[in-house]
Amino acid sequence: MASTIKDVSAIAGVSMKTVSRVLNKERYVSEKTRLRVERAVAELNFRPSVAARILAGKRSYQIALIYDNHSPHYIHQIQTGVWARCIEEGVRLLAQPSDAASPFLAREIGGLIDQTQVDGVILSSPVTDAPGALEELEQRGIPYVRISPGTDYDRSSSVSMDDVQAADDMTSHLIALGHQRIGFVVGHANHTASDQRLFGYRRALDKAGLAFEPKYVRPGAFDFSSGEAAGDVLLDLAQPPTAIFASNDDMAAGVLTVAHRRGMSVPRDLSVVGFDDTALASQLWPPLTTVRQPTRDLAYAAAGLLFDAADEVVHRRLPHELVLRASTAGPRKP
Amino acid sequence: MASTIKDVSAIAGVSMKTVSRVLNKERYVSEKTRLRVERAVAELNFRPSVAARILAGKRSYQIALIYDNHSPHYIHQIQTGVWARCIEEGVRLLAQPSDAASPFLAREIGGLIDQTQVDGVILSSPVTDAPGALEELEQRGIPYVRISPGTDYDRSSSVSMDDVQAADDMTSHLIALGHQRIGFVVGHANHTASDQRLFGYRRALDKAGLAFEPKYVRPGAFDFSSGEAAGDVLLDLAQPPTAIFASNDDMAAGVLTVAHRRGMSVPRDLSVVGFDDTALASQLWPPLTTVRQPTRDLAYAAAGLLFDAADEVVHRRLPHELVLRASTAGPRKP
DNA sequence: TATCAATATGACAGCGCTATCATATGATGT
DNA sequence: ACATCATATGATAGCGCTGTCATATTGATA
Repeated sequence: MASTIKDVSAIAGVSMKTVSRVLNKERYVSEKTRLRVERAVAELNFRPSVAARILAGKRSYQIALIYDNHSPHYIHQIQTGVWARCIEEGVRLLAQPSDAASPFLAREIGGLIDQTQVDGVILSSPVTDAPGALEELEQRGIPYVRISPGTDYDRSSSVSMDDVQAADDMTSHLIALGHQRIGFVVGHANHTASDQRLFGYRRALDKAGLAFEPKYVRPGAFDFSSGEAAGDVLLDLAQPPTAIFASNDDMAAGVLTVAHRRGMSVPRDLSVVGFDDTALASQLWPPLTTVRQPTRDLAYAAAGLLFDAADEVVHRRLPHELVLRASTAGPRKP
Repeated sequence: MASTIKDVSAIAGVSMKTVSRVLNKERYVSEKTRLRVERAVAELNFRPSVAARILAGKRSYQIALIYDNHSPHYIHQIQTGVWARCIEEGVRLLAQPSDAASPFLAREIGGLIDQTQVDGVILSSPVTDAPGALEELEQRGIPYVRISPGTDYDRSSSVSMDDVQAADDMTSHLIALGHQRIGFVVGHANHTASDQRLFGYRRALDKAGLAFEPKYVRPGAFDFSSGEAAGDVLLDLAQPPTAIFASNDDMAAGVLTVAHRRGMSVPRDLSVVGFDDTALASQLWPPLTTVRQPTRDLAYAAAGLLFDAADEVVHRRLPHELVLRASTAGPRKP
């Protein structure tokens, strides 16, 4: 059987409350007693029961991470980042997959909180914008931080990157290479980032004085096969684009596959770029020029904001980076 | 404030204990009272506090999943599978990354159990074989199930696939295509599966009467760059292999990249195969012939074994499958 | 009708902590 | 010397449940 705070207090020769004080780093414990207690804790290899702490106290030493994303790589980055910060803080992490589009989402989040009494919640996109979710958290007074929220920007603290600027940068890079006809594959309609990236693409075209042509923009869903489909349509055009910008790497991989299948050489016949810089990007052939999204760092920063828990709303914006690899070049001279 | 069992009992006009009986589906509750209680629960949207349940009872309604793997895709599959089974059971899942090679692993697992009082643990490879981990669990009498264990096969219930047979099948397939010089990239030394896949490769060669040539076997670490390194060495040989079997898809992607970089055409000049059938496999060019490892199903089955919790040791073996795509063909006629 | 087991329900202690309040000790100032 | 305050420690209640045991109610059997 695991030892309890009572065992520790007996060995250290102090009251339970004093042990509790040491565990929680409260004030008013003499150096001498603290050492005695710490020795006893070490001797018994004592770990306070989370359950008892939750029940008796106000804190639960647990936070929840709620996500809904179909990219394992993205989820992994998010989990790893939050995790790292939790370790530093000595807090447990409950990772909670969910369905942002579910009508029961708010209820599920409520249940999670009632059941586990988490101290705070981190929401990653697109759960950040799910109707009802934020209300549920606010109603319960649970602090929360959003990663890459798309709506109600001032409603809570958040961390994000500048999707508009990033897409603008990438598009401008293609234009600088000499491309005039640039295809664009939009992301999943659920994600606000999709709109923002599209907007950045348009802004770059505008700035360069290039006309925006709707036929060069195709819908996608952030997955490989929607990239393939979009690529096929774009390359079937009478005047096909000389470069295609997919809103994430998975879709860019789909475009790449379509190009290969048609016997086109990338980047000689077509430049292809993605977004995210997932592991995939560097494992494709040719390695993909893409935007590095600092996912792990965003997650780490989000957890940081949650723990700092200032009552004020704070936004942290992390820098992106263009990663230039071998999938881009100037357009072929006709 | 969330409602408590007391509120429910007041509304239903019964004792707390009776509510508790309904929640836990205990015997000896009349149909009539059960309905009354259930209505009250629904009305208040009541969720029992996990903390209080743990403290008062023997169960915690939580299990832990402990993993250490550098493939996000693999982790994701494992998490998703276990998760799905937990939902069915109404049990919370604590996902716990760890370091299988850490000398503190056992201590960390012990801490996790003392703190959270999980009802059971699922270990995924390679934590399944980490020294000390199993002792820690057994000492505390916590039921556990291992996913793809490599050692002490009869020590606990487990789920696994037949790595030896799968590697044998894949190698035999290459041989059947006409390949005689088949390179092999071994997996990470930590993972027992690495040895087993190598063994399957040798067994297939033996059966076909082909000599095992150590120079065709290169070490790897399950990651892209080790695949690249191995590929380079193999293709630099005076008599390079006509096919390369990498122990997982990431390394196969590395080999593919090396081939592309050298201007080789796959599968015309070189056949490449992987193992796992991750998303990557179908997103590469050419799409990768590989072994489909039923990761998600393994995880789901593991959780099932844990909940069925028969005291006897049970092993479940799930079938693999050869996925034939475009990265394989017969060797080029010289 | 008396007896007994099966069924149905409740009273109450206690799980392992933390919060609150009370109390003890020493240092400081007048 | 005494009041005052910061510091240090303990006694005790109670968080929201479940386990144990006692008790009430039913139906079947002798």
